[in-house]
Parts: sequence; C-alpha cells; structure tokens
Amino acid sequence: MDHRLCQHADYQRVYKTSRKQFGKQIAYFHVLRGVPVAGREVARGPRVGLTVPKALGKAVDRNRIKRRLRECVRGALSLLTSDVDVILHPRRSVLTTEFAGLEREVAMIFRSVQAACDRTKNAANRAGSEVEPAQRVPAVQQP
RNA sequence: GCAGGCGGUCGGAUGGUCGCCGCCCGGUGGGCGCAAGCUACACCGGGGGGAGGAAAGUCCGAACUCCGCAGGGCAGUGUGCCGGAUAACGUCCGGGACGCGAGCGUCAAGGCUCGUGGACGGCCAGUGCAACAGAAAACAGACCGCCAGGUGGCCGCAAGGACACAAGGUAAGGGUGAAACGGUGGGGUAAGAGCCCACCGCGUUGGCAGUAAUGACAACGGCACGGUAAACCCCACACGGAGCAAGACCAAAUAGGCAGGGAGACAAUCGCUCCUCUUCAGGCGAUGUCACGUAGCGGCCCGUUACGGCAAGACGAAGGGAUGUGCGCGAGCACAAGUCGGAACCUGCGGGUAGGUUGCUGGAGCGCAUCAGUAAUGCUGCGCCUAGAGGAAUGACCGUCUAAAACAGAAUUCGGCUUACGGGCCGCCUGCACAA
RNA sequence: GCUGAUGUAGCUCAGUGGUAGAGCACUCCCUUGGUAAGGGAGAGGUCGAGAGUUCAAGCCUCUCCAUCAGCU
Repeated sequence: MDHRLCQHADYQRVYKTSRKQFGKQIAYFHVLRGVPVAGREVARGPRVGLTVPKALGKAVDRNRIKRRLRECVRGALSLLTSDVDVILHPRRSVLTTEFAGLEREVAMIFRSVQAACDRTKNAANRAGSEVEPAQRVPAVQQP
C-alpha cells in the first residue's frame, strides 16, 4: 500500500478538518481517515504528504528538503499504525540541520499523532455505543 | 617561475550498508482461453540504466501539433559592412572599414605591427530636434576685435600721432558650447582670407587589384557635402496565429442537449372548456373494465401488490354582464386579462467533465577515423543507445583521496544567445623576476 | 511548463530626450485661550540594477533582478 498522500482533494480534506500543530522545525496536520463509503475503495494504512512551497528556496533546495524528509519518514513510518493522513510543513532550517536531529523530530511527531489517534478512537467507541457521537472528528467522518 | 587578460576543456572520484524511478529477462499466483498460449494485474529473484554546462533566464531560431488561408498590396514587427556555413537564426567562421590600448616611427601628424571591441545600410527623398550658454546653431552670421582710405575737430614747427563719426573690408585672435563653412607650417596682405604653396583631411573622375565589402595609385577640384535614423522615415530582405497546460484516443457518476416511445380502447353517468353567465359545436377529465409502463415479491412466458398516464389541455361561434386602460363633453367605441409547454420512466444519438491512454524520446543524435575547406562546417566509413517522471525519481550514514567542493535539478525536442560558477588542465598575449 | 504586465518621495500616482512633479503623510512658523481645519515655508529621490546610443536618458535599445496576473 502506498504511504504517500497525493491527491489535491485529500490535502484539502486534511487542511479543512484539522488544526496546524508545531514542532521545532516542522509544522504538521493530521486527521483520521473516515469509514469506507459503500462502493468506494479507500486506502488502508497511514499516508504522509509533504508541502514544500516556493518560499523555502530554489528547486535544488526544495528537492533536498523533500529528500531528507522522505528519508526520515521511511525510518519512522512503523510508528503509525492507524489509518491516518499526515501533512508535514518543513521550515527552511531542515536544509542545514543534523540529520539525526531531524529523524528524532519526525519520530516524535509520529508518536504524538498516533497517541492522538488512539485517544479519539477510544472516545468514539465509548460515545458511539449509546448516543450520537458528539466529538468533532467522528462527526466529520460521516460522508 | 609569478601576476593579469582572452579562448578552450573537465564539472569530484572510489569503497561499504540501507533506500527511490523506469526498462529487460526468468519464476510463482491471478485473469482470459477447449488447448497451444496470451497478459496492461500482484509478488519474488537477477541484469542494466538514471539530471546540466549551464537543466536557469525564456531573449532569438526551428522541428512537431491544432486553427486560419483564392491571389496581390498596404499596415505592423524584426534584421541590416562583404563573403561563406546552416534546417533556420538576431548564431557561427573568414575578410574589410572604424574605435580603443600598447609598441615602433615622425619636430608633429599621417603611417607600420600586435592585441581588442561592437545592432557597422542610408541625413546628395522628405519632415523634425539641438535645453543652457553664446554675437551667431544651419541655402549662415559679426559681439569684443583688427584694418588702409574718407570727414571732423585736437596735439605737433614738421614728419606724424591719438580720438570721434559714417560707409566699408576681414574672420587671424578673444570668448560660449557637445558641435561654429577644413588642420599644421610657410608665403602673402592695409588687416586678413585656399588668395597662393607643401603635407594631411575631404570630394570628383579614371583605370588597376579583389567574388565583394574595400584598398592602394594617378589626375583634377579648391572646401562645398556639420550632428542626430537605439527621431519619424527611405532602401533591401524576412515574417499567418497560437502553443505539448498544443493536440489525438477511450470514457464513469451527476446535470443538461437532440430524436423516438410514454401519448391505447370501450360503455354509461357526472363534470370541465380560460374575467363571469347562458346556448351550441368540438374536445377532455373523473369513476369502471381491459390493455400498457415502472418498481418490488415469488424459480419462470405468468401471477400479485404499489405507483403512473399531467394545471378537469384547449381556444371555436353567438349573445348578456362586471373590471381596468385609452379616446370622447356625453351617449358610447376600441383594447385587455394568458401563455403555449408537455411529466415520471425507458431506448438511442451527439457533445463533454473527473479519470485513464497517447504525444514521450532513435535524434538536423554522440564518439572515432579518412577526405574537402584558412575556418565555421560538410561527405563517407565504423562503433554506440545515453533519464522519460506525472504531487513528479539520484537520498541518508560511514571511510579514503582531501579539506567542507562552486553555480545549480530534466518536464515535447533540438540549434544558439545571455546570466551564475569553487577548483583543475591546455593554448595565446602582456608585464615583472631569474638563468644562459 | 507556457504567456503577459508593472517597478518614480513613507503611501497613491503624473511625467512630449533638455533643472524630476501632484495629492496625502512629515518638520517648522502664523492663526487659536488650546486643538482641528486654514495659510506660509521647508525637508525628503542611487527614477529596480548594469551596459549601450546620444552633446544630454526617468523617457530610446539590450541584458539582468524583483513583484503581480492568466492558462490547468
């Protein structure tokens, strides 16, 4: 299963339904993917997208940022277990910092994302057993 | 040897561990097929390939694709010494003239040699522009000046001297400017002046050399023809427009377009028929029966249940009445209410979106050699295949050379230009130092 | 990727090749008991950068830089 997030529509969904959170050198968005709609195939497993706008530098610098981050994501992907979409917004300092520090940061982000997913899933299960789910994320999951 | 300038060339190498994107081969599974086999899907194994000299800026030129197009002209845009190269070019090569720098030479200039630079046709077709300064800025003119002679008075014994005035002569000197109808030297003169002479510049003519640009030479002229065309313009030549997000093919859902079906029959009763009422003609509806369509259920042509076939869909004739508007003193007359649409559903067709496939890399290609050419380049032969993605592939870490490499990332493809760039190598020129 | 447009004072914009301007904003003065308005004076510009043409460039030509917009 592809762990990349590609479609423009997917990006829009993540941006709409989540709030920006900040790490030291990377800002990130994350959202749980909804229940599969009948007749529509939905990808399983975590997906990660990168956004590197033109303001971060010229083509060489942007490519380098993406490559370093992809390498970090490859190492830390096993930390994400649920069906979650994550978007990373790196800063310019990603170009120059030590690679080991970058790896630590990505791992930390993924751990916190996974923890947040577990929390919301448990809350949804408890609430969904009796009444209408009042939580924000499950409400959005309805098609 | 060092420093500087110009041109060319290379654009980190190598080893290890993980990882990314195409391609090829083999295997397994899936799918299709009676089979042989095929396969665009998934996985595994192996092999091989994977950014640039500028990939950049998008400044030119092409290929390719679509649109337009009888033919010709105007307008517009671009190019602009000559010859050659090329698919083409604003590019490249060679040559010429000109500018700049250095050296040699000269009293000085002209000149010679080397290097180097550039959008280098035409102001003897026409029109325009030139602030300020200056007397004067364009078929020239005279401010301060200079000048023999004339007139006037003054000084002086005289020779003559200085002054003023009018009419002239002159352009050497002063001064302004970016630019003032040739420059230097000599003669000449009242003062001057190509007025005359020598050299230079310029122009005209002539033949000579050269494919040509042009060059050198001779004779003559006697200075006229100032600058600006990256001012309008003239001359010569070239040019249709858009661009791979061009274009082609396949094509879901939803909405919408077009065509057809839906839009049948029978009997009686009760109704409707356009502001309203009455009558007539025609038409229509509801209820009923049968047939039909759609959906569900039952295994089925069949049965059964539900729904559907629409504003009671026509618009004609005669007469009476009400309302509104206009006209009319009024009686009254005229006009108006309101328009033409077809439903659910089914079938077919065409356009077309998401999405997919293609265009997509073998080409005006690269390397080597021979030959032609001063060269750019071309012919021939041999060898090579060298990214092709689609949110977009080359990375991370550790070694060694060696220290951390500079500018920087393909997106339809080529030929150029321009701009950015650490360092290495090669060639040419200049200067300095040392040695012979 | 392709195609266009624009850069002038702190801001918004003018500017036929001949000394760079307007409005708002800023500083000082007058006016007022004080403020605003009004009047007067003043400061503020590498005309995005660099070359070229020209006697002379904000303007003409070329090359760079930055910003904005359109095509999907």
